[in-house]
Amino acid sequence: MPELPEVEVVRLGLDRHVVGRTMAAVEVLHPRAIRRHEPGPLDFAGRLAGRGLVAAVRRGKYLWLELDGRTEALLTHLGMSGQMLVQPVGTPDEKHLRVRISFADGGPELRFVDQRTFGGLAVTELAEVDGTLLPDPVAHIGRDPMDPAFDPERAVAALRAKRTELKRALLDQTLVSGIGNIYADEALWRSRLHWARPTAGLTRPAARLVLAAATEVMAEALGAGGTSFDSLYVNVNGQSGYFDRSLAVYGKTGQPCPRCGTLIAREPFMNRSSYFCRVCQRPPVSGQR
DNA sequence: GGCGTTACCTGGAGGC
DNA sequence: TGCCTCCAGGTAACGC
Repeated sequence: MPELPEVEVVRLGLDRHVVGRTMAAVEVLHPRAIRRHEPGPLDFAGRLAGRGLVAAVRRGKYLWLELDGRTEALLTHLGMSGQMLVQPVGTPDEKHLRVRISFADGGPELRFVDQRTFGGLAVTELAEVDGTLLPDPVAHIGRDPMDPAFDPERAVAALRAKRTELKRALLDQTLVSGIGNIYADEALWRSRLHWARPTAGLTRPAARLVLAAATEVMAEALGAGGTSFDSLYVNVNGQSGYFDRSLAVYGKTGQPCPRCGTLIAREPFMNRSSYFCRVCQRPPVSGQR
C-alpha cells in the first residue's frame, strides 16, 4: 500500500523519467480514474496535451507534476493500489490500465494503473500556501516529516491538542501527512504506545517519541525502496520494495514480538486492523484494551 | 468545529 | 468447481 516512502520512490522515478518532457496525447481508459477532475475526460486530456512537465513534487501521499507556466499541475493520489509506470511504447496494456500519457519525443509513455481505483488523477490550479506552491486539493494537508520545513514541535502540539485515539490522530493527514496504517502501527510499536491511547493527556515526550518513530520508520522504508506485500505496489519501473521484511508488527498476527516474544495481536480499527504487542504496548486503563 | 462512521472499489483467500 | 463472504485501506462526505 503506497504511503509516504512508496510515493517518494515514485516521485524520484517521475523526476528522472518524465520531468523535462512534453506530453503529446492523453488517453483516459476508465473515467473513475479522473473522477476528481470535474470537467471530465475530454477537458482533462485537452488541458495536458502539448504541455511540458517541469517538476515532480510530493506532500504526504499526494504527488504532482508541475506544468509549464507553474500555474497548474497534474495531481496524483495512488490510493491503495495505484501505480505510475514508465513503459516503452508498444508494451502490452496492463489489465488495470486507467490512463495513458504519450510524449512528443516518442519515448516511453507514462501509465496510471490502478486495480481498486481508489487513486486518481486531476489537473488542478497551483496556489501559494504558507510559502509553498500547492495544488488546491492539497492545501489542507499538513507537511510531512521529510519536508525540510517540517516543524516537529508544531506537530507535537497539534497531536496533543486532539481529543481522540493516538492512531486516529497519526492517520489524520492535516496534522502530519504521509503516515498510513502500516507505518502508524510500526511507529506505535517502536514507541511502546497502544493505538487506542487518548491523545488527551499524552505527554510531550511521548508525542515526540511516536512522531520521531514514524519519521524513522518511514526513512528506513524509503532507503529500502518502500514496502510491498504483493504486486500492487511498484516503482515506475515495475519493481517492488523490500521493506516488508523489516516490519515488526504489521500483518504479523500470531508471530512473536521481535522485542519480547509475545504473540502479535490484531484488533479491528476504523474498518481495518491494528497490529500490536499486548505486553510492549499496554492498553489505556479506561479503554480496557 | 471537531470527531466518528461509512461508502467507494476490486480481486485474492478461504470456507462450504 | 462455483459461489459466497471477508479483507485490504486512503479519502471525502455525512451525521451527530
